[in-house]
Amino acid sequence: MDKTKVLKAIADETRLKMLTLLLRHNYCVRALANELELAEATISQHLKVLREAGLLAGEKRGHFMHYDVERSLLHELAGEIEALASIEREICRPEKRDDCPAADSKDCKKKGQCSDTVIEFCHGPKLHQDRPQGDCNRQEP
Amino acid sequence: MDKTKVLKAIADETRLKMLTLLLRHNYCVRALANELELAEATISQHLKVLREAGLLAGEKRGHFMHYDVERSLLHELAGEIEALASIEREICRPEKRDDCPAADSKDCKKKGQCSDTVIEFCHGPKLHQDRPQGDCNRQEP
DNA sequence: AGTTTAATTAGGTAGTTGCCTAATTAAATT
DNA sequence: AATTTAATTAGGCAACTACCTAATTAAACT
Repeated sequence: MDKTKVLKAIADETRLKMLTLLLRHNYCVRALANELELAEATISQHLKVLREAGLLAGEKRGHFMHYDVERSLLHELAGEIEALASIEREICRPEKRDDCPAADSKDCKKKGQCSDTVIEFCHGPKLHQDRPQGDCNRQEP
Repeated sequence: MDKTKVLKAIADETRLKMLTLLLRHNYCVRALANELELAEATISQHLKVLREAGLLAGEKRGHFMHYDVERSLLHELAGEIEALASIEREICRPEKRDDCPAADSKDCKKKGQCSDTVIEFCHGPKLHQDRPQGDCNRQEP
């Protein structure tokens, strides 16, 4: 699943309305256009966005297109957002990371204690003149 | 919660990365800019989008801004998408809707049986000449 | 009070999006 | 075979977005 693509697809008022309509009933393009007061071509383009995100499976039956919403993808997306929300805060432990120039977490505690190298590691290189003075804010409060 | 606003906010690769970084640690703007190889101003603007969607609570501590991710809003969003996915298909019962011109669901079953009025109700008015011939596709297969 | 500096805002540009009308395609009926 | 018609694609336009550099703001340290 292309998470960003799916999110972009539903991050639009019109497409969200279309989805909720299609979850309840079949609609032909003209019925959707009528319901949402938009041109048929506009609806067709929105359907394309939803289809290419994997949210709709289309099938032609008789004269009309019948679109089915891929509920499973929506469930999957909900799961991914839930997983994101469940990411836990990590305590910064310089001694556990060999790429951190601080010897241990004590080097990271109070303002003024950080060496220039540690500060540059935590805050990135200053663009202009010299290093900033300040505490490393990558750690827990 | 402004659902569309929150979705738009996270429907962006860069902002999604920023969120995952901020869920684990505090970062100052320059550290984020450094990590994501973007200008500080760009990061600041992305932070604004996330903040205005309600996803970040910012607080100035010493020299640096400390942003906290509103995990509760992410949970809420996941719930809303889950709810969307759980919308059930409804069977079209014209006799239950006084705005539907079909007498009962039999009027809606087979191709050719729909009157012009019912077709117009289901598919919307045809833009040009006359009515289409065809089955109503607003009902269950 | 003056200086430093993290963060934001202003201003500008290229690329994208959402809408329209008009033209085209493809399938079903006559 | 010719016609009808649902849906899509093409082309065009205004509004928005993501990025940049430069200017500004506001807070903290001399």
